[in-house]
Amino acid sequence: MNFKHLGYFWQVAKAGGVARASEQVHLTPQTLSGQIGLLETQLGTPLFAKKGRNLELTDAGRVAFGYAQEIFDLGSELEDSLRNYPMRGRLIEFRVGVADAVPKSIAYRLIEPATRLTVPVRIVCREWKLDSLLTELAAHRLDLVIAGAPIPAAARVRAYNHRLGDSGVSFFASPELRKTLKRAFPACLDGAPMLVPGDDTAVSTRLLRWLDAKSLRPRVVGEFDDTALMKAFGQHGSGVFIGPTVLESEIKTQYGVETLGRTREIYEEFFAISMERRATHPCVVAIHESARDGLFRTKKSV
Amino acid sequence: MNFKHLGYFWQVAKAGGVARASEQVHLTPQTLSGQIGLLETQLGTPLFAKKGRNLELTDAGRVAFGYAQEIFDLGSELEDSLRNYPMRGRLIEFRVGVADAVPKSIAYRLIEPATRLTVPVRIVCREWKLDSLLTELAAHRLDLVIAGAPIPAAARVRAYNHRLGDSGVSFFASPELRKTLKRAFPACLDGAPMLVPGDDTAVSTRLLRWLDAKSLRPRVVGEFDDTALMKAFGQHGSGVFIGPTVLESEIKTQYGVETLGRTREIYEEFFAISMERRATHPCVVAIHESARDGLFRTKKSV
DNA sequence: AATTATTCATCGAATAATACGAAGGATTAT
DNA sequence: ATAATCCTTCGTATTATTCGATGAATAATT
Repeated sequence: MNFKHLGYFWQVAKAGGVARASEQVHLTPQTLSGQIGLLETQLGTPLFAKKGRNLELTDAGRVAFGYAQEIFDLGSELEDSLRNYPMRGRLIEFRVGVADAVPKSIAYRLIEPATRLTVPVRIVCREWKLDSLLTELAAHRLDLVIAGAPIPAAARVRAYNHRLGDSGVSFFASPELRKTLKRAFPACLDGAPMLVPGDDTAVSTRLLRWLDAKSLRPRVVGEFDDTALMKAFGQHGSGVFIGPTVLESEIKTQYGVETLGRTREIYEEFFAISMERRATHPCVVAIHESARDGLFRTKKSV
Repeated sequence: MNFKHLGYFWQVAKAGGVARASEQVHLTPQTLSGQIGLLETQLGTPLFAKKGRNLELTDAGRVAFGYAQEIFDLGSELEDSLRNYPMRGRLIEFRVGVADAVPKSIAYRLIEPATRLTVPVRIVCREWKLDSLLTELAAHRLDLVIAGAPIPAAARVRAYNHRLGDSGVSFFASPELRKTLKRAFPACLDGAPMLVPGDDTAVSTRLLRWLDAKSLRPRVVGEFDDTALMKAFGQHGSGVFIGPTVLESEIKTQYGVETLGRTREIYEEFFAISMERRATHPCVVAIHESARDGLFRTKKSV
C-alpha cells in the first residue's frame, strides 16, 4: 500500500477532479493522474470513472475514499498531538473524572497504569455524576472520564468511547444473612432483602431485567448511587448486593461477606471517554494499552 | 505527515529495534535510523530513547505507535477489500438483516441508498430478532444488520457498530381517543391507555424511565415486539403509542392519528452492525455515506 | 457543424527523496 | 581486555517522483 499514491487519490476525490486538486496541492495534473493510475493498477480496480468531462468515484473508489479519509484524519491528528508534546522531564498533569457508579477498586485498577510512566505524573481525580464530568471534559478541564456506560446519546457531546473491559457480577451476603436464605442460588434471591445500584446505571437495568426474567422478586431495601456505600450496608447484613466478579475475592475479604453465586448474564462494562478519537495524553495511552492487554483476564477471574 | 517515515517507525517499533527490523524489511539499519530521525525532527519530539544498546519507545513514541498501528491496519484492510472487488457489471447481492424492533419506514429510509448504485443490486432482506441476526452476520451469511441498539456486550461477537442516526419520539393517539384526554401533554398520559414496545428494546426502557421520572402512570394495554402491529392497534384507538419524530407526518397520514406531543428526552438510535471495522461492501458504503450526510436532518423534522 | 475551453493520458527529461557502504561511538557479553 | 551487538553519521549512488510538452476526448458556445 503506497500511502503517497493514496494521498493523491484522496486529494483528487475531495477536490472533485485532477485539475482542481492540482492547484490545491501545487502539483501538475499529469502527476496526479499518473500517480492515481499507479494506485489503480496496484489495487487491480479503477477508482475513478469518466462522467462527462469530469471524474467520478467508482463504487470501489468510494470504499477506498472512506478508508483514505480515516487514515489521513488519523495522520493529521497524530501530528497535532505530537507537535507540542510536553517536554520530557516536566511534570505532567493528568485530570481524570470517575463516574460515581464505578466501583472504586475498578477505577483504581484502570487508572493505576497511568502512574507508571517514565515521566513524573500528578493525577487529579474528580468524582461526580457522569453528565457533570462530560461537561468538564467538553470544556477541556478533564483529560479522561471513566464510566460504566458509553456516552448517552442525549448528552450532545462530541466525544469518543473506548471500551476498557467488562465483568460478570457476583451476589454477596453477610454470613448471618446468608444463613437465613434456605434455597440455592439464584432461587434464594426470591423474597430476600436486596440492595441495588442507582436506577440510572446500566447494571441496575440489567439486574432488574434478569430478576424479572427469572421471576425472582427480592425486597429492595436500598438503592445507592455509590457502590461503596452499598457494600458498607451489605457488610452489616442489610441485604444481598452485587459486585463485579473480577473483584469477588477482594470484596469477600474486605467486607467479610460470602458469595451466593455469579452470572455473566448481568455484566458491568467500563469505558474511557475522551475528546480525541485516539489517545494523545501519555496517561490515557498507558490506560488503553493496559486495558487492551487484558486488565481483568490476567487476574484469575471470570 | 510522511507516511513512509511513519511506516518505518512502525516496523522498528514492532520489531523492537533497528537491526531486527532491517532484516524483516530488507533494508539496512542506517536507512531506517535515518528515516526515523527525519520523522522525529519533523514531529519535533524524539520517538525512541536509548536503553542500553537497544531502543525503547518514549511516551510520545507510544502515542505515535498507537496511531501508526491503526493507520496501517486500515491500509491493509483497504487493500484486502479492493483486491478481489466484484467486477463492475456483475450483479451484486446485498444481504441485510433488520432487527424487528426497528420501524419499517426507518429501515427503508436507511437501506434505500443501497439501491441507487451504478451497478445492479439485489437486496435480500431478512427480519428477525437481533441475536439471531448477529449469528447470521458472524457466519457471513449477512453483510449488514440494522438495529435499534449497539451490539450487547453479552453477545460475544466481534463486530463493529456504526451509529446511523437518532430521533426523538412523538406520542400519537386516534382522534376519538384524543378527545377523551382532558389534560395537556404530557400530563394527559397519566391514566391513559398505552401501547408500548417490547421490553427488550432500548426505547421501551427509556420510555418507562421517562414516565416514571414524570410520575405519569398510563395503563399499559399492550406490549409489541413489532412496531407496525403496535401502530395498527393504535390506529383503532386501543391506546396512545410512540414513534420516531422523524416519521411524525408519515405516521399521521398513514394511520389517521394525531400528535399529542413530542420529546427529545426519549430517543431512538439506529445502528449498522458489520463484521469489518469499515465498510467494504458498496451497499454498506452507500448507507453510511447517506446517514452521515444527515439522513433525518434533510427532511423537515426535529 | 465548427470553435473553444475544459479535462485526462502519455512521453522523455529534471529533480528530489531514499538507500547503501564505510566508519565511528556506545554498551554488553566472553 | 576483546569481541560482538547495536545504533548513528557521512558521502555517494540509485530510485522514484515530478514536470513540461503534446495528444485525445468531452461539453458548452457560436
